[in-house]
Order: sequence, then structure tokens, then C-alpha cells
Amino acid sequence: MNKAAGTARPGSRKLRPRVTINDLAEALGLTKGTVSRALNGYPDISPSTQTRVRHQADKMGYRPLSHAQAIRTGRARSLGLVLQDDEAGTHRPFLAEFVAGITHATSAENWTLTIATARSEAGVLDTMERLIDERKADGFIVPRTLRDDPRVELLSKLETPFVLFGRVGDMSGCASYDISGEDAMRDAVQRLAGFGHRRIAYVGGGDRYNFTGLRRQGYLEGMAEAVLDVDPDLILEGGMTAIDGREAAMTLLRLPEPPTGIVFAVDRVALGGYRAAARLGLAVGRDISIISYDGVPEGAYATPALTSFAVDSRRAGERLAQLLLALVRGADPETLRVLEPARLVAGGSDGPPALDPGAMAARVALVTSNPSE
Amino acid sequence: MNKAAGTARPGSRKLRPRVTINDLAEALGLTKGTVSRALNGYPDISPSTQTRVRHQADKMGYRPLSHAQAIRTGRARSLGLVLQDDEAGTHRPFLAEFVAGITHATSAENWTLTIATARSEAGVLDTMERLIDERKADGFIVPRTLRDDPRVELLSKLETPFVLFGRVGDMSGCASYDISGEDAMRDAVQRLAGFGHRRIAYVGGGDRYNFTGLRRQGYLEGMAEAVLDVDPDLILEGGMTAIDGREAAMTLLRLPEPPTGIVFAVDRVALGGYRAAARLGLAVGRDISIISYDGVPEGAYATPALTSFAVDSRRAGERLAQLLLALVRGADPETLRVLEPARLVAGGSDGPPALDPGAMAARVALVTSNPSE
DNA sequence: CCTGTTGCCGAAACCGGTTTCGTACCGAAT
DNA sequence: ATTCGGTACGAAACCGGTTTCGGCAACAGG
Repeated sequence: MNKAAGTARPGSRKLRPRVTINDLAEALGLTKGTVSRALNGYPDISPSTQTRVRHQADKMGYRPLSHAQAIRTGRARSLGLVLQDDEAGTHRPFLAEFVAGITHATSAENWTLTIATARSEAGVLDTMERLIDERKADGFIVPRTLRDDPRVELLSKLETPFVLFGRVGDMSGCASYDISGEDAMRDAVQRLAGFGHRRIAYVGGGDRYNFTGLRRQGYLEGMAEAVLDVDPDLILEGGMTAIDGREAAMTLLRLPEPPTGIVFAVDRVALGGYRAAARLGLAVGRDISIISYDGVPEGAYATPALTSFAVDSRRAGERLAQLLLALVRGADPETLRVLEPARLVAGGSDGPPALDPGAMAARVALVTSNPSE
Repeated sequence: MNKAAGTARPGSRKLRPRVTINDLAEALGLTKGTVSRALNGYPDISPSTQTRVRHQADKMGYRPLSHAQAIRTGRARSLGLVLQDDEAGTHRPFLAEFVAGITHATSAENWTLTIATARSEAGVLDTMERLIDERKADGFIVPRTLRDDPRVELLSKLETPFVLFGRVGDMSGCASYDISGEDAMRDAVQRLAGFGHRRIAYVGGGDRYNFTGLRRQGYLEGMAEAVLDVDPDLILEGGMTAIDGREAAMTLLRLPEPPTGIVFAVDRVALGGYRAAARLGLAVGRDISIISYDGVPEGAYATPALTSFAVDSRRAGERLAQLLLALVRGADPETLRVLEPARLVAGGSDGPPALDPGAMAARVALVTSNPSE
């Protein structure tokens, strides 16, 4: 009977011999302690010895075993990324590129990415704590920030370095990388205004994430700059799903004086808006203009293609990893804050308004009066 | 001057104290060697001591440091996944769920997932070799298998456990998990035949991946079972992109006797078929039926929604990880082969044919004769 | 009663690194 | 010539585990 169920010792395959620090030391006629200090740039090793060691090291192809180092230093040379997967298919179309960006940056420094998932917020916190406890991650990338994010609290408490993808309410002590959604929203409004739209609505992404506040702010700024009246009825918070988008658009388009253009904070929600338009017999891009943010592939395949501000996920991952590496190495978080613009990808979902609000309301009334609701 | 550029010693934050095996040994009045053997189920430790140690261990919340073990055992308790990201946005819409599935299985056993990316096939091989060399992965999940896959060769040579997501030409010594694309394609043909289609075409996914051969085979079987003639002109290999799909569909629909239904091996390619249909003035789902495989979100957002055989990526990841864990622990690869069916998600892209091939050719000729090409 | 097993555990080596401490050697100052 | 202070390295402890080896005690067999 095997008590250690799940811990059975395997048929140990032979591992290829590696160059160890001992081999290196022997080849150099030094002790391994000296070699170690030489490679780590200790000042009590003469410059000549240092270079000699280094040369021999990469001549012999020596690379230290990170977990052998970790046992003494406590650092695993690994960045952590803990994703939350609410079962509701939390849709991360860009994860592959994001991860590619991260690993590109980490592997350049011979670090690795340890990735984990959890199903709930509490699960994420537990997982992070476990990874820290087991010294499996030296720092974390924190995606999808909430306004008041418990992950920040936890990591601060545990004094573990982290960098936000996004921003939070209280940024003190936080390093971050973010795309300026507020600028994008402002530009979106400007663009619609430039097409001649006067009544421009905004549909946010719910109040869960931090970015929605910023984006709404951007919308408001855009409206101000375009010298347009802000009608509170034209501002909805929506949510994160296509269903939410459909609902919100439905509400907006049935107003006595409906908007001719809608700025969405999130692509998926905007695509829900397409359904509402279809339901009400309005042609997206002509009767009703839609512009959004994210640049998801579904948007490009929709008809008409969704005009959207796209984020470069690969670059984001790369920058985040670089920032986190700097942070782990002792940089001051407050100096590590990057904000970059999104890139407009124009589709066919926006353009000059074909109808004025009045004509539109009439059209909508026509369809809605049908008892086929 | 800091010679160790990029290796500067950080402002070492204090790490929380952990329960070590020494603490545990001390509390038990045993030596750490004994404790270790007890926890690992060595037969020379009395059953009573074993249980006593185990109880105390989880009472004190002891969990061994995996990299401390790794230094002696050579096993890092970590699975490896190396993704290839050709810059051409290699589109992995399901990566998040796939990863979630993997980590769900690994973390249940206190293993982790180490993930890396490389830009070329050679880069993938190098990265794998590095991860093995540095003992950062004990085994690999090999996604997107090619018919004759160099990763299989490498991993076999290095005697590193791996499990395929997909199949390869020569399966000897390989463990695998796969979705039966051939069955899906056969069912797709049957479904179209059931709708009354007689001329049914097939567009594959290029010859790069292993699955395309299988899926074409499934198409052929479906045709045979439906007692339909196979016209070589109706079989194209296409590629992996929407552009390829557009081209292929264009070719098919311009045939003297065009198909009324097309079975695509890949959703994205199928969505390219939508464009061809639009270009030729054919209504997808009525004039031309399309059915495909993958279940990508873009398909659900297309109009009409794409009928497709969906794969459950989360489950795939979970099963793959379980298989790999078994393999690492010494199971025989040949006993670790799983094949599961895809799930049909019906959209509006297929149905009874509204036109016969002749009428369709006439319609197409009408549009094509326009010099607006 | 003596010997040979067997069961069970302690002691110590080991894995591949890092870090502390001690010291031989050097030139400069006394 | 002695003392002194660095410089540059060796020696050894250390990190947290695993694994080998050896030995004590209990028990069985002769």
C-alpha cells in the first residue's frame, strides 16, 4: 500500500549532465565561492579574475540553476501572473499576445513567467499568497485593476513587488502601465462631433473596474471640448457583456430624443449595441454611429467593422514585465509609471449621421409599435 | 561601477518566515531526514510515525519548497507550455480557458505552469531545451501538433515527458489528448446532406498542421455515408486565415457547378467564406450553407452566427495536464490517449439550400460579369 | 545464549548554489 | 624591520530539502 498517493516516485529518467559551478571552479582553479562572487560582481574579487571567470563561464555554457539560487536568496527569477476566470468565459482575446510580450521581456533576462488562475477574487488572493509563500514568484503583474483593488492591499502588506496593468484609486506606492482610455474616449467624441453628431451618448463598462471612471471622464472632456451639451440621460454605465450593451443601446435609442452616436467603453458591449440597432431597424454606421475601445477581433468581423481604439497587448506585456523587473531590482515604484495612447482602428461603424434625432425617434417608434416585441 | 549590470542586488525585502522541514522535525523530536522520508512514504518509516508526521505537517501548515526539492531531485513540480507566436497574430482566442484548465489541474497537486513563447519553430525548440536544461519544466504540453513534429523528436531525444494536444503521424511513444475533428467533419457533411445538399465542398486548413488530414478524411467518410459523389474540384486545402477562406470560397462558388454547402475545417477560414459570399451576392445560410469547426467567438458575432463544432478548451487543458502528470509520474504513454468529440453549436449559417447549383451559377455569373471586380 | 534478521530511525553526505569569515600576501607608513 | 590596512581569495557554513549509510533494539531461529 502506497501511503504517499499522488507522490509516487517516478521512473526517474536520466537528466542530462549540466555544467555546474563546481565544474567551472575546477576549470578555473578557483573555489566555487569565489566563482559565485565573481559572477555576481562582488567588489572583493579582482577585476581581472572577474572577467576571466565570466569568459570561462560562457565558454563552458554555464548558467546557474535558478532554483538552486532561490533556496539561498529567496528569489526564484520568476514573475507571477494570476488570472481570474469567473466561469462566465471572461474573454481574454489578447492573452496570447500579452503573455508573449511578458515572456519576451523575461526570457531576455533569463527569468520565467509563472502563471496561475483562480475562480474567485478570494481565490486569486490565496493563490498569490501561496506563490509568494512558496517563493515561486518574485513579483506580480496585476491585470484588470479595480478602483480599490484587494490585490494591491495584499501585495503591499506582504511587501511583494507588483506592477498594475491599469490604475487604481490610490496610486501611492504603485508602479503601473496603462493605456489612456480617457484620451481615447475624448478622441472618440471629437471624431463623432467632427462627423456632425450633436447628441452623443456614452455607455460605460460597469463600475467594477477602475477604467470605467476614467473613460467616462474622457467622454465628458470630449463633450466639453466639442462644446456639446451633456445630457445625463445619454450616460449609462452598462456592464461588460454584449447583453448589457444591447440593453443600454435599447434604452438610449428609445429615448424621445435618441442619440445619433454612441461611444462605448468596451468593444463587446458595443457589439451588443449592434443587436439593438438591428432589432430597431437602424443601420450601424449610417443611422447610428458606434465607436468603441479595445480592438477585439470580433469587432473586425462584425458588419460593419467596428471602429475602435485598439490596445497593443503584446507591447503592454513587454513593458509591464520590464517595469516589474526594475521594481524587483529595487527601483522606486513611483518612478515606474507609464501611460500610452491607444491606436484608432477605423471601421465602418461610424460616420456622418443620416438621421437627426427626431427622424430617428420616428423610425424607432415605427418598429417598436409592432407587437412583435 | 557596477560590473554586474542587470544583476544588481536588490533592496532585499524581508520574506515572511516559513515553516521549514527543520521546524517540523524539531516539533516532532525527529531528524529532518526522517521527516522527509516519512512524508515521501519511504517503507523504512513505521506507519505510526508516518501518520504522526503527516498530521503535524498539515497542522503546522508545512509545505516543502519545490525548488529546494528540485535541487536534489531534479524535478521542479512544474509543467511547461511553450507557445509559438509568429508575429502574424496567431490567434489563440481560447488561451485563457486553456491555461485555466491546465492550472486548475496542476495546482490541485501543487504543481505550477511555466509558460514561455518563441517566435519561430527553432525558437520553440531552443526554449524547450533551455527549460529542460534549467530544470524549470518536468514535462511539456505540446499544442498544435504538426504531422511530423520536431518538438516530438526533441523531447523524445531528451527523454522528457510530453503530451500532445492533437495527434502526429507516428504516435509511438506519444501520449495525447485530442478532439475528434474527423467525427465533426463527418457529422457536418451529414447535417448538410440532411438539409438536402448534394454538392458539398470542403475547405481545409492548409497542410501545416496534422489535423487537416484527419478532418478531410472525416469529410470523405461523411460523403461516403451520405452516398454523395466526391468531386475533387470541391476539395481545397485553403490555409489558416480569413483571406485564404475568401479565396477558396471564391474559387468554389465560381465553378460551373458550384457547391450549395461548404464544410470548413477552421472557423476563421469559414468567416473568410462569408466575405466571398457577400461579394457574390449570396446570402449565407440560405443561398450558401457554411458549417465549420472551432467555436471561436467571432463566429457567434458574425451574421448569421456561424454553425460550428466547438471545442472545450478548458477541459482540454485540464485533461492534458492530468495526463502529463500521470506521465511524469511514470505511466506508460501508450495508455494515455484520449479522444473526445466536439460539440455542435448551431447558428444560422446553414440550412436547406435555397438554390440548386445551376441557379447559383447563374446568380454568380450575374455579379461576376460586372466590371466592378 | 548466541547469532542473524528485520524494523526503524539518526547521522551525515549531498544537491548547486550564496554568503560569511578568516587569512595570506602585498605595499605603505612608522 | 615591524606594524598596519587593504586586496583578493580560500574555507566553511548555510539554504531546505533528499538520500545513503550505519547502527541500535527487538525478535526469531538454532
